[in-house]
Amino acid sequence: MGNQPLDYSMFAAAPSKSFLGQRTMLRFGAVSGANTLENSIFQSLDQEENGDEYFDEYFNQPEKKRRLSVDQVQLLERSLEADNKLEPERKIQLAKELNLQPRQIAIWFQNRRARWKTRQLETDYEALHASYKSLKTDYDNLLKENEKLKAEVLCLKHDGLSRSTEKAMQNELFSRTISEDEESKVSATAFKSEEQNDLTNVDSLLESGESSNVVELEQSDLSQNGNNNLNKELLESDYIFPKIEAAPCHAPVSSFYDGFPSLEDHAFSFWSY
DNA sequence: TTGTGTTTTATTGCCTCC
DNA sequence: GGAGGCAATAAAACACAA
Repeated sequence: MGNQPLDYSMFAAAPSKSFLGQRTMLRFGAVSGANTLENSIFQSLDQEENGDEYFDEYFNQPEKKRRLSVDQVQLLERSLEADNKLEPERKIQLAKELNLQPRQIAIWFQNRRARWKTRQLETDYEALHASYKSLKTDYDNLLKENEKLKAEVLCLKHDGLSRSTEKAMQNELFSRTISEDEESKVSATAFKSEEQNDLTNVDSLLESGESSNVVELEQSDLSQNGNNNLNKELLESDYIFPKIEAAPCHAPVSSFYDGFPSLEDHAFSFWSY
């Protein structure tokens, strides 16, 4: 943990309605890593302040886990917010103030830090998930837009070729007529030259008498033209919009929902320390 | 009242630091 | 090696629906 006091207010304890007492089942002798200094101080304090009756009461009463009182928790909360690191002196002080064992103070701090960490993880996860959902929505919209534009391009391409075919057919009909009419021949040539920009390929085919090749021209226009091929490749490739996969991370598919890993699945990879 | 899920308190074992 | 922190876990206390 850093030196900065952490914001523990986000999960301030909901005080329990009923408080059963101030003593807990903490076992003096069997405490793991029992601090002899702490216990000796506390026990001497305890004997001095409460007398032998109370001291005996501790050991005679059945071991029962007791929740801390609202006031005790509030004081501990305040202390934690001020500084999440618990120095031995402060621990002794708090223990004396709250009529608890120093060990209990330490345990409370430890548990509270663990809870804070868990909830922080949940908060971070929620934020990350929200961000992911927003990005995915944007991406999906862009994908749809891209599909729409692709369809539009194909449509326009098709319309353009249809118009060319129509004109070519008109020309064919026209040239058949003028072959019978010498006078009209001049006009036909003029008409052709007018349309030459659009129909260069079609005209050359018609003039050479290969009108049936118009359809083939359409196809070759699509499949053989270098620029068209390039555009087609670009549109059909993932170059512009790489395809998104359902699972962005390497984790079992079953453990995912809406393409985002669950908190449980990735808790360890999020918190590696 | 009781079964069940959640929260809180406490223990254990391991690790790091001095 | 002792002290303290943390993760995992147990177990009591508590909340709440049926």
